[in-house]
Amino acid sequence: MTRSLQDEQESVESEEQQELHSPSEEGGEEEEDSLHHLEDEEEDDDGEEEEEDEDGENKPKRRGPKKKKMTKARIQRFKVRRMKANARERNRMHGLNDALEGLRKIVPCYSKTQKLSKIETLRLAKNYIWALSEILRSGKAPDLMSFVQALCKGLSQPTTNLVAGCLQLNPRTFLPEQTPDLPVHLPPAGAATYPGHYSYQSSGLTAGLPSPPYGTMEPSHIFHQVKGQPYSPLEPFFDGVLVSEAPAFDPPLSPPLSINGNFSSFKHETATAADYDKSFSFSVHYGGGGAGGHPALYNGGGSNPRCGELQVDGLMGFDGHSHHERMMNAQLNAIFHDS
DNA sequence: TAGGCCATCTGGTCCT
DNA sequence: AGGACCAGATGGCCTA
Repeated sequence: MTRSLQDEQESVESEEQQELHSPSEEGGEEEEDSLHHLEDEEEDDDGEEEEEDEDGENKPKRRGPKKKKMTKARIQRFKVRRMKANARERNRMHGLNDALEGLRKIVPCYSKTQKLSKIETLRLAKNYIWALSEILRSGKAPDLMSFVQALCKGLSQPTTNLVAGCLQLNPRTFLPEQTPDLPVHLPPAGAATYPGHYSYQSSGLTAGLPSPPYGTMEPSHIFHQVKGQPYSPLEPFFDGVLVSEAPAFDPPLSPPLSINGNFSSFKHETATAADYDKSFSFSVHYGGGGAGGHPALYNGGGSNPRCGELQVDGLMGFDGHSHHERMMNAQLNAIFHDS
């Protein structure tokens, strides 16, 4: 697909007067167009005519300062320079995408099959960072509901569903008090204001992004495209309150995420035994039957690991842990287990 | 078919 | 001069 720079340069040398193969399948025609344009100029230069040749009748007359004469050598240099620049730009974007892919793996809800878009990855990462910072800052573990709400702030409805599914939460549970204008209740009293709060919520839009679904927690957004699904172990907690009003559920958007979100995807898709050993684990325990069907707040010593405990192991990244990351993980682990 | 997402090309700007 | 970065344009692919 992508030809190397060397190939491109070779082609320039060998195909001087021929149509150049495009460095990529997609941009090929454009490049050829520009090269043809150059060749037109070349004809002008080489030929007796100035700018007004036959083609000049059809093409709008070029304005502005007259361009330098394009000698063959100059054209060649331009071609080579342009192709080198294109190759660099491709590499640069690939690097950017690689970094983004790395971010996808760190952020909750990683799935190879259901990739978050770039913009959603960035938003989720931002929310994730903020939520973790808030945990570290306050030294308290939020209830999972708030945590997920914070994660989903400003995300599109499909991503919200995905995140909720990843964390074994029924998105319906965001519904009760959550309106587009209400802040998440992750921060305890006196906590720092969620940085994305203002830009995301009041308008229902993410700043600078025109698409309506962004930035809202509207039930219609959350519940859109969710149909009948035996969901999570938590589901029973919410059924009594919300089922009558909410549409049924779709399965999680990304199949590998059905158990423990990206943690399961880690286990199923990317984990080696060593990786798994390295993976960090902390648990959020749900006490069953919170008041009014609301999930109980996290309590450090969930008594029934089967029905009440929600494993969130792997909320941190699961591969390539640096020492620092593991230290952070340990801290978080302590927070989630001690608070 | 429209809209979202993406990869790529391209020209401009800034910096070394 | 050349590289990095950026934003606009373009076209392909996919999905609702």
